[in-house]
Amino acid sequence: MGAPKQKWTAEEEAALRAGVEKYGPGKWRAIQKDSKFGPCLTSRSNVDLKDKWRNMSVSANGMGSSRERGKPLALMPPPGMLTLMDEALTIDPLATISPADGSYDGKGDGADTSSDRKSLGPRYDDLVLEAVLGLKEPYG
Amino acid sequence: MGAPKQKWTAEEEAALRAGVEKYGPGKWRAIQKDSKFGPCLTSRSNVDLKDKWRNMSVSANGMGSSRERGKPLALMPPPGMLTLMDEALTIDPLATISPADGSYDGKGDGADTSSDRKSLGPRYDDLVLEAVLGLKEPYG
DNA sequence: CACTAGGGTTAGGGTTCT
DNA sequence: TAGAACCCTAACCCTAGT
Repeated sequence: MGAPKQKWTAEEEAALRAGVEKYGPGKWRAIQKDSKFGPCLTSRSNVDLKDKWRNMSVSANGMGSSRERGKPLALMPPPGMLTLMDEALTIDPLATISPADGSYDGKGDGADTSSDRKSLGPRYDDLVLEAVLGLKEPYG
Repeated sequence: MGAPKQKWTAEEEAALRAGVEKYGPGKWRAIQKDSKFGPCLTSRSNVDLKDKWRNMSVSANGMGSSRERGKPLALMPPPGMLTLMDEALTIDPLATISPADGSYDGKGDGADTSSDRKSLGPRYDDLVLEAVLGLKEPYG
């Protein structure tokens, strides 16, 4: 009816992340009422925030147990982890997100790893978005 | 291994239609649990019901305008567009039924009920099947 | 009663098989 | 190529517990 299905935008996700970083997870109502990112989430209920955070956490976690179809899927915005990074402007859709771990290997002289699947779901840098939106403050 | 692709039988389709007429589209779980046609669908999950209904809707629809962004006609998609029968029996899956439960409040947009397209749909009569199976009651 | 946590259900895109 | 059956999962709902 009213909303066939409201997909979350990158701005909303960024706002949610910023809110969680500021108030901590579980403070959905507070996040929603925050004067800064609240306006970004006017069309979302506190329950929606909770659900979205859950989904984000899940996708950031386990994967690769479906089929033999091992999908790279190397990039994705970890919800709670990783905070500020400096060189967030040069993101490599497939090779980044190595906060302090930097355990990305993906370097085989092999050369037969050329099967680049079409990137379903354009995951561009959310950190940049957060910065642009001014959702994230340099200071605590 | 898992599932050898279980094709839908006419009984199952009829049961699904009956269920949609009673509860309205989107109430897959309720349809599946219904004491009347539920037993016909024991080997189908609620998701299966949904998928099947979608397939039926698509084939019954033919083609849509490519200009449509949203899709207002998501509701009440006549599954078996029967056109060969008498007008007396013309059933509008969701428009003319009297909900026995009265739980279905969907609004049939009723595009145009005057378009009597005598198309070439050799769709055999499903209503007969429904009646035979006793899935459909004459009156609510 | 309001909020949150968590399980359950639906909607829609994608994949596989025919 | 197209269509049917099935899979994956984000988005949404329901409700017990606090």
